Amino acid sequence: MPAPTTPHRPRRTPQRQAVLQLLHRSDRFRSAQQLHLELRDVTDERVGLSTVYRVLRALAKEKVAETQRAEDGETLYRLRTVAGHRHYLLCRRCGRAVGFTADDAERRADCLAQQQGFTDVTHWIDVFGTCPLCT
Amino acid sequence: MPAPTTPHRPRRTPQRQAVLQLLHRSDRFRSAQQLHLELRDVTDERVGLSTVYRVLRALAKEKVAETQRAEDGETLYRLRTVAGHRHYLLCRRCGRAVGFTADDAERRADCLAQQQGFTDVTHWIDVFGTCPLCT
DNA sequence: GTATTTGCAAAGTGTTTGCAGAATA
DNA sequence: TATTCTGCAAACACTTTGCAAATAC
Repeated sequence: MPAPTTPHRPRRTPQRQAVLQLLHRSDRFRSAQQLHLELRDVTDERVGLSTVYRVLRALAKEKVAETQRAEDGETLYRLRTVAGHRHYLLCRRCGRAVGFTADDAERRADCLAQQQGFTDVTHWIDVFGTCPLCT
Repeated sequence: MPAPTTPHRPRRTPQRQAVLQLLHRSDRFRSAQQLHLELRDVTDERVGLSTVYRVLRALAKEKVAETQRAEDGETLYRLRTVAGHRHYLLCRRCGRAVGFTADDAERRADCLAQQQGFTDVTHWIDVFGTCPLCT
């Protein structure tokens, strides 16, 4: 068995703080690259791109941030607001997100999966559009 | 306005034929890279990877093949069986697909999108699992 | 004969990783 | 001081593209 890695409380580095601060500024879903660019405006010291990726990945693992796939597969991030699993209607241009639940679709999918004997089932229900402000 | 490119009937090249033949052998969703590898077994002459990509892209555009996103974002292909829009319960290991419809979820999503004033709405409903044969 | 298609190598994305030096606790 | 974190460059995986030679029609 793999040695149980000691869990581990993240350090308060200026870079991590900067990313958090930036995430706090908007509830839109943004990509790592986008956030990396925006960081130049917020912080004087520039934060490396790989650090942005690492911080975001960590935040998502800590459940501080939530992730969403963009239409092209890019991973988008924002601070987590509510607990539990949500789905979003996402503006493909600005990242504005409108949450919704799809309980019956999920139930149906899980039921189908169970009938078919599939295990470790996960589902992705994403809706993309262009929001009124971006049209 | 852009000059309307003359449409254009694909030529019957051995490479295209080989890809088609390989697609006919299974109704599982497979990636371009996977198909490229399998082609070595089916055909003596090897088909270039970029040709496989190009042929698959063309087949999808012609609606001869249908595509599906894998869990990791890779694009998967198979021959199209039924017309219309379908969703799949997909085995993440072997590409086996069980189709299902999600009309009410789609209706609900479209309704929400309309309420919110979103346009050009598209949705992705994918379910991934491990099928009994792959467990 | 002409336009399409192929193969290769190179370029392009988004993302991860190895490593040495910097910084936190 | 010991461990984590950062930045950079390089590596990665998937996909697309430029171009000259090959090929279908």
